[in-house]
Amino acid sequence: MPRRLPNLNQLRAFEATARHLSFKDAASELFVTQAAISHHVKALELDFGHQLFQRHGREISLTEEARRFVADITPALDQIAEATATLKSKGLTGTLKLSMAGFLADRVVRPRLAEFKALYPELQLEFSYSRDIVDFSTVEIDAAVIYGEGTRKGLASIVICNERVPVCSSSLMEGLELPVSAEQIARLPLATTKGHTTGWLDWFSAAGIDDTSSLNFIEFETGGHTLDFATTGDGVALVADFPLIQHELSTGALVIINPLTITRDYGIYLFFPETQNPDPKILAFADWLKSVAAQIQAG
Amino acid sequence: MPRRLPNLNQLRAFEATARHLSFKDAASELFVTQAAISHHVKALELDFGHQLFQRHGREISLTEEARRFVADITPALDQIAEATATLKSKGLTGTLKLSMAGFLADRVVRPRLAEFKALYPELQLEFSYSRDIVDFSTVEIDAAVIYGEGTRKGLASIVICNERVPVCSSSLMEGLELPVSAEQIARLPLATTKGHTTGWLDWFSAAGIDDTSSLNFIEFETGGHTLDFATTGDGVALVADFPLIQHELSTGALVIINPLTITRDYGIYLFFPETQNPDPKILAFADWLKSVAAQIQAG
DNA sequence: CGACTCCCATTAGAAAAACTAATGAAAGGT
DNA sequence: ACCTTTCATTAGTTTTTCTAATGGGAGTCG
Repeated sequence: MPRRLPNLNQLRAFEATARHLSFKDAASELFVTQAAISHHVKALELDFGHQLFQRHGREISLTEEARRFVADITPALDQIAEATATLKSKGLTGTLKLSMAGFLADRVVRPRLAEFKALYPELQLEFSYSRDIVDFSTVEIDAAVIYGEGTRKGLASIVICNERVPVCSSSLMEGLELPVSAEQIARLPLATTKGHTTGWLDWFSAAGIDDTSSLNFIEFETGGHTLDFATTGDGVALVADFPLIQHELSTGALVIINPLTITRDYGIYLFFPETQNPDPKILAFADWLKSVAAQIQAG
Repeated sequence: MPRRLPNLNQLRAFEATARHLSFKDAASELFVTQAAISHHVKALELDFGHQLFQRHGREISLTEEARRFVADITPALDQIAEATATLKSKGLTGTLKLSMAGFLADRVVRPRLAEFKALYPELQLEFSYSRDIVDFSTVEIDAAVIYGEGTRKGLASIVICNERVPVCSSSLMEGLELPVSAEQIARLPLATTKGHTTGWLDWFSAAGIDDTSSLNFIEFETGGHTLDFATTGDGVALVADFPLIQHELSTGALVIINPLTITRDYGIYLFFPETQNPDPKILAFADWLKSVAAQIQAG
C-alpha cells in the first residue's frame, strides 16, 4: 500500500505557523505573503477535516489535535533538514579561496562564519581583500564577491543581490517625513564609490527624475566609507538591500528613506572562471550567500 | 535560524523511486507520468549537487550517498504519514450507514474493509443494499453509493468515478484486434441495466457514431448481471473504470476493447442529504473510496 | 544480426498549484 | 472613536508541475 502523505508544501506552511503562532511571521520565514500561508493552512484544515488553529481576533492558538500533530511532524521535518544538510555538504571538503571587499567580509561573511561551518563542516574559507575583480589567471583565487556590474568577459557570475535602496542616518531626517521624495533626496549629498555614480543615476531615473545635472556626489574609496558617511548623518548612500546594513537598520542608525528599490545590473555578484562544470564548492558558497541575503530582505 | 528544507514534492518523488528502483513504478505509485518523476529527481540532484541514481541503460541504482539519504528520510516520511492518518481519523467514531448496490459492496468495498479499518479504526460501516437512491427522510441511511447521474434534488454528491470504458470477455475477441473499432463494437450485443442506455449512446457519440438505431441492447436488472454477461463472452458491457473489474482485468477474463473513455454525468457517486456542514464521516468515506478508484486506474 | 521492447531523458506546451495585491473584518490598544 | 495589527477572502497573475511526444541506449528474442 503506497504511503499517503498530505501536501507537503502545505505541511511546511502549517509547521512554520505553529512555531511562530503567527501567519505573518511564518510567511516571512518562508519568503511569501501572509495570504499564501492562510491559503495553505486552510487547505490543510479542509483536507484533515479538523481545525488546526483557533482564531481569536488577531491571535491564533493551536487546537488540541494540532498540538499533537506538530509534535509528531516537527522531528520528522528536522530529520529531513538534517539529512539534506549532510548530503549537501558531502564531498565538499578542502579550501575555497575567496576575494572580496573588506567591508563585505567584515560585515556579511565573517559574522556568519559559524553558521556556514555548521552547514559545510569540512569546507575552509580563505579570504583575501580586493574591492575589484582579480585576475584569476595570476592570482590563486577560486571566486570573488564583487559590488558592481554583473557581467565580465570570461567569467561566470551568480547574482547575490541586485536590489539597491537609499539610506541615511536618522539625524539627517530631521524635519523630513518618510518616505522622503526623490526630489528632496536629489538635494542631499549623495555618497558613492569613486567613479560609480551609475547606481544613483539609475535610481533617480527609476524615480522619474532625469535631470541629474545638479546632483551633489561625494566620492569615496570604499563602500564602507560611503556607509560611514551616511551613518554620521552627512548624506545618503545607495546600498544593496543586504546584510550589510542589517545592524544599522535594526538599531535605527540608518533608515531607508524611500522604498523605491532598483534592480539593475549593478549589485553584488559572485564571479568565478567560466567552465563547463563549476566547482561545487563555489556553488555551495553562492547558495549560502544568497540565503543570507534573502533572510535579511524578508525582515 | 529557519529550517532549510529541500522541495518536499521532489523529495517524495525521489523516495518513491528509491523504493521501487524504477522511475516508471514510482510514477505509477504517485499517479503521475514517468517524465514528472524524471524532472523531480533531476531537480533534486541539481539542488544537492550530487547524483542520486546511477543510470545503466534501463536499470537504475542508488548512489552511495543517496542510499544513506533515503535511510534517513524514509522514517521521517513514515512518521508524517502516520501522524496524518492519526489526525485524520481523530474524532471519526461511531457508525456510518451506507446504502449501495450489492455488487458494489461485494466487489469494491468489502474486500477492502480491513484497509479502511486501519485508517479509521473507530468508524463502523453498516451496509444496506439498494441499486437506486433511497429516501433519506424515511430510511435511516447516512449516504448512498449510486451508479447513475450525478445530481439529485436536495442531495449533495461527490464523484467517485465518472469514467466508463467498454469491456468484454477475451473469448468474444476471437479474430478481432485491439483496439476494436467503435463500428465493430456497434455490431456486438451491448449490455446495460434496465432503462439506462444513455451510457452507451454517449459512448458511441464520443466515438463519432451518431446513428444508434441499429444497436443491439440487452437489458439486465443489475450492474452485476451486465458484467456476468460480458464475462461469459455474450457481449460488451460499459463499466466504470473502477475496482469493480480489477480482478477480471488482471486475470484476462475481461478486456478493455477500446481505450475510449467517456467522462459524463453518468458514473459512481456518493449521495447524502444537503447540509451546511456535511458529516465528516461521510467525507472520510468518500475520500477513501476515491483513493480506491484512483489506485486502480493508475494500474 | 537486426528488429523489438523496455526504460529513462528531454522538449515544448498545457494544466494546475501557488502566490500576490487589494481589500475586508475583527479585536486590541491609545 | 480612531488607529493599528493580524487573519480571511477574492480575483487575477506567476510559477511550478505535469504531460504528450519523441529520442536514445541497453537488453531480448526470433
